[in-house]
Amino acid sequence: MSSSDLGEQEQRRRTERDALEERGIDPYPYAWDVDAHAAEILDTFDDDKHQPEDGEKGAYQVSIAGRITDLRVMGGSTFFDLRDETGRIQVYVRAQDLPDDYYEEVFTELLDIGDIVGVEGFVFRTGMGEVTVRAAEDFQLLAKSLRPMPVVKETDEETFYEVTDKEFRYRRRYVDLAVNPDVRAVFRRRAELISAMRGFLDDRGYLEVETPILQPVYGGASARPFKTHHNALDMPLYLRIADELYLKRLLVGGLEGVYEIGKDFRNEGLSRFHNPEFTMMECYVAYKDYRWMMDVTEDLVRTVATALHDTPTVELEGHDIDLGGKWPRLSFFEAIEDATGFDLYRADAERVYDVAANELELQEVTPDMDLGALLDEVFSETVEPDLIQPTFITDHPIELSPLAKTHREKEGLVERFELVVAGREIANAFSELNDPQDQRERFEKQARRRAREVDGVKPEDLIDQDYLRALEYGMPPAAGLGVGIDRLTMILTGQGSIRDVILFPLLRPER
RNA sequence: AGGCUCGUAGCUCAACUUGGUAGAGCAACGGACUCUUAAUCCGUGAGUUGGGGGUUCGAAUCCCCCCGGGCCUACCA
Repeated sequence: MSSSDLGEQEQRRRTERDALEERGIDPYPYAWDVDAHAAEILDTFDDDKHQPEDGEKGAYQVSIAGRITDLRVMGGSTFFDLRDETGRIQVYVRAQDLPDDYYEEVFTELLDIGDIVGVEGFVFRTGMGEVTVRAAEDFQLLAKSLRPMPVVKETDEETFYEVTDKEFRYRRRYVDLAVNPDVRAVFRRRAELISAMRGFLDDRGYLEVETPILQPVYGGASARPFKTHHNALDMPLYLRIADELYLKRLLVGGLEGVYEIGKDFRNEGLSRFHNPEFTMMECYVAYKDYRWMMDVTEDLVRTVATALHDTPTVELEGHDIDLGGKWPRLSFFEAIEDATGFDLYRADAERVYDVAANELELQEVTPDMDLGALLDEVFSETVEPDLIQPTFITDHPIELSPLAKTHREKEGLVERFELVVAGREIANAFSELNDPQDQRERFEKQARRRAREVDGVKPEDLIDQDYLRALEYGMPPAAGLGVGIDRLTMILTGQGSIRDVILFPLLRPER
């Protein structure tokens, strides 16, 4: 980019940078000793102990650093707002506090909103009542900003000129984070959520593990994968769509409780609930079943929600959602019957299609859909949207669940539950299928169907033979759980789009 | 992928319905001001109106195509 391509403000800031260098001032020095942050100073300042007498230095000395977000120059003195990770604090600079002609020739001439600076001095309360750091000891430029930073003005009640353009915010998340404090808060909470979840699992003695993201055969969910290639081995590889099959291999190996928090990748569309890479927690515990896992899930979600809010209740889209206590447990077919009046348990595909298309007038069903797909459609259209408070949906049809154990009592069903909150699936769990013969048959059935959907793929390529071999060595009975971290974060932070809980969501490239 | 909708100065927005020299606030620049805080006051500059084409004497405005975003639908969790 030649300088003539730059905007007026960008050119001027480059000129200022050159002028700083000519004066022997490094626009990008190496370090600054920070010993205090904005929030902590505002919190601990005590008028009785710290407020200086007229003409004296205060007793509360600090060294802070951050970005200049607003400047109020009044001749020989200036107030500016400095923002660090914890918040905003006002800084007061007087010409005589700085060496030689620094104030006149450098501070007012060569520094701008957006520059990162270090300030050392004392804390005092101004005549207007604001706790402020006076740069009495030292002031240094720490990084010159060459692009104009959006300036957000705010009072206690209102914010002005806030950067709202979604595209701008997602493409330049660094600017979004720099000027929108609420955005930082969301990602801080996301980190707290993951940390609370990890703590919960660690406390129970489960081992955190890492399994392959690059897999020769993908499995563990039904989704289209991203495909890549390893050069040295000259072999195709897939980015995992789930961790499940590797984590269960570890149960074969004798680990009795394992979990992984990591990215899965699904080559599907984008929406406010879907990003091609997303974060999943999966956990498997030997010798337990899905009923036990329901109790654990209640505990886990309540613990995480309470860690973020001090209360298990959150407000989302006008609903108060209570994540405390025990949650209703409703079987898949009961839920459909409650919502529609039709008992579809043991109904065949023809009957389900008839009810869906003619009685319920669902638009998306077609006669060629198989039983699983039809039931899934009926459920997600008639039941799911109305489940606002946390609800366990249990005992799904076997057609929808190739990795779950068949139900110990009810024919045609599996031991599975999904947790639904605010009309969305948040968690999915089963009594894990550990019968290698049953698993092989279900894989083969699924593979035949999937191979038809992808060009040039043979059914046998889609079957994870090594996983079946592992099961043949013997996997203990086990309960497994998967939780979508992004969606849980959306609920617990009140965000309406998955892009608002992912720092760098996938977008089309800029032209 | 389909439908709807949006794209104007560094940022937030107006002008579009009804075609007539593209405006405001903040930011920037020059000046005044040593307790201000959406600082204030005086002055100045800043735009390929996302890109291309068309209609018209004349297009930010009307039409078409393309690019990018948002929402909804579909695949999916």
